[in-house]
Amino acid sequence: MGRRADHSRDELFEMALSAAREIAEEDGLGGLTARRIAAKIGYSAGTLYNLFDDLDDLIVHLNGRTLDSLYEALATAPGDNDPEADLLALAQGYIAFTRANAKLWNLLFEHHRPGERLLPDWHHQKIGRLLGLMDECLVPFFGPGREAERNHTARVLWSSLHGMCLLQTEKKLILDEPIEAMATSLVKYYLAGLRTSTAESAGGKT
Amino acid sequence: MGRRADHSRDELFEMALSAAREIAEEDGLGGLTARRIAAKIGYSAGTLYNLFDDLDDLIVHLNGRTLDSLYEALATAPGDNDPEADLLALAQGYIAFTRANAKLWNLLFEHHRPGERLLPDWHHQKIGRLLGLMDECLVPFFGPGREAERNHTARVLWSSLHGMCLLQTEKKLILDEPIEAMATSLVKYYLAGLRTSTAESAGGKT
DNA sequence: GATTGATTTTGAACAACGGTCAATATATTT
DNA sequence: AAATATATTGACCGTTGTTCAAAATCAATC
Repeated sequence: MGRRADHSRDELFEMALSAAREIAEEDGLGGLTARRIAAKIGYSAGTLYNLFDDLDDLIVHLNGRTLDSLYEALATAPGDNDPEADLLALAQGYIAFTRANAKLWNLLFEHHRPGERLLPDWHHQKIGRLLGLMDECLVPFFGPGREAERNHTARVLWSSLHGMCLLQTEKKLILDEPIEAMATSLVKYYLAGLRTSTAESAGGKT
Repeated sequence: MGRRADHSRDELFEMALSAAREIAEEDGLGGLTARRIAAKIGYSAGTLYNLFDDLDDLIVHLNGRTLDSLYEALATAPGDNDPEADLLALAQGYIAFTRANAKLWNLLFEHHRPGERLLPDWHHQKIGRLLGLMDECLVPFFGPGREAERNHTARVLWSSLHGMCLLQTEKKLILDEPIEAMATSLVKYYLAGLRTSTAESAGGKT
C-alpha cells in the first residue's frame, strides 16, 4: 500500500490519541497496544511510528491531554477568596475527576517510561499549573513575603490529596471511608494547625 | 531433562523470589521476565510455573516480602508514648525505607494485576498491619471511645505520607523540597489542628 | 535389583507484543 | 508526462508470557 489522502498528519495525530483514550478508558494500560490503536483508526501499526517516537511517547501525549482535562475541570471553579472554602472545593473537584476518569487518571501513574527517561518539560509544566491552582487559593492565607511557606503548604496538600486518590483507585489500601471526608479533614485541620502556629508566633512571645 | 534433586520446592520458591528481588532492585518491573528470573536460579522458565500461578503471582509474593521488610523496619522503632514524636519518627522511618529501597517499593504500586483481579487477603492484611502502627501512635492522643476518630486520623496521615513518597520516587511532580520536611509539617500541623478542634468542642460552647 | 508409578524439568511451540524497513502506491512538483 | 517526494504497509525480528508432551529422575513395591 502507498500514500493515502484520507487524513492530514495532524488529524491522524488526534485520531490516534482519541482511539488510545477510548481503549484506555475501557481496558487501561494493558489494552493499549500499537496494533489495537492502529486498527481502531483504520491504519496499520507502522503508521503510528511516524506520528510518535514510540508507544511510550504516545501515552505521554495522552497523559498530557488528561492533565489538560483535569486543569479545565478545576480552573473553572469559582473561588471566593476564602482559602479554606476554595481548597475544599478544589479537593472535591479533584476527587470527582479521578472518580469520573479513573482509568485515564490511573494511566498517569501506571505508565513508566523505560530506562529512567525523564518526562518532557511541557508535561512537568502541566503538573505545575495544577499545583498553581492550589497555590492561588492560599494567597489570602499567607500575606505577601511568605511565598515559600505558601508553596510549601500547596505541595503538602497536593501530595496528600494525591495519595488518597491513588490508594482509592488502585485499591491497594482498603479504605472503609470515602476519601472526600478524608480530604476535607486534611484541609480543615492542617490549615487550622497552620493558623494556630502563625497566631502564636505573631501574638505570643517573640 | 527430568527431575532433579538439587533443591526442594520451598527452596526453589525462595530462590525465585530472591532472584526476582535482585533483578527488581537493578532494573525495576521492566526487567522482571520469567526467563531472566529462571536463568538466575539455574532453571528453565517452565519451572516457575509450578511454583507460581503466573508471573503476576510471583510479583505479588515479592511485594509481600517487601511489605514484611517495611513492617520490620518500622515496628522496631521505640515509641515513647508521645503521639507527635512517635508519628514523626514513623514517618521518617517510612521515608527512609522508600529511599533505601526505591525500586522495590515502587514495584508495590507499579505492578497491576490484569483484569481487575483483587489482591489476596494476606496482602491486604500486611498493609493493614502497617496502618496499625500509625494507629497505635495515636492511642494516647484520642482517649478510649474515640476509636473511629483515631482510625480516621491514621488513614489520613498514612495516605498523605504515601502520596509524598510516591510523587518523590516516581518523579512525576518536581518537589524542590525534601519530603522529610513536608511529612514533618503534615504531622505537626494536622495534629495541632485536631488538638485545637478537640479543645474547642470540649471547653467552648457545647 | 527390577518394575512400576508419581513428580519434576525441560525445550519446543504458540500467539501477541514493540519496533524496523524495504517495497510500493499515491501525491506533488517539474 | 516524467520525476521526485512522501506516506503506508506487510513482512520480519527478537522477545514476551504461557502451555504442554516428552523425558528424566525419585520413591515405593515386589
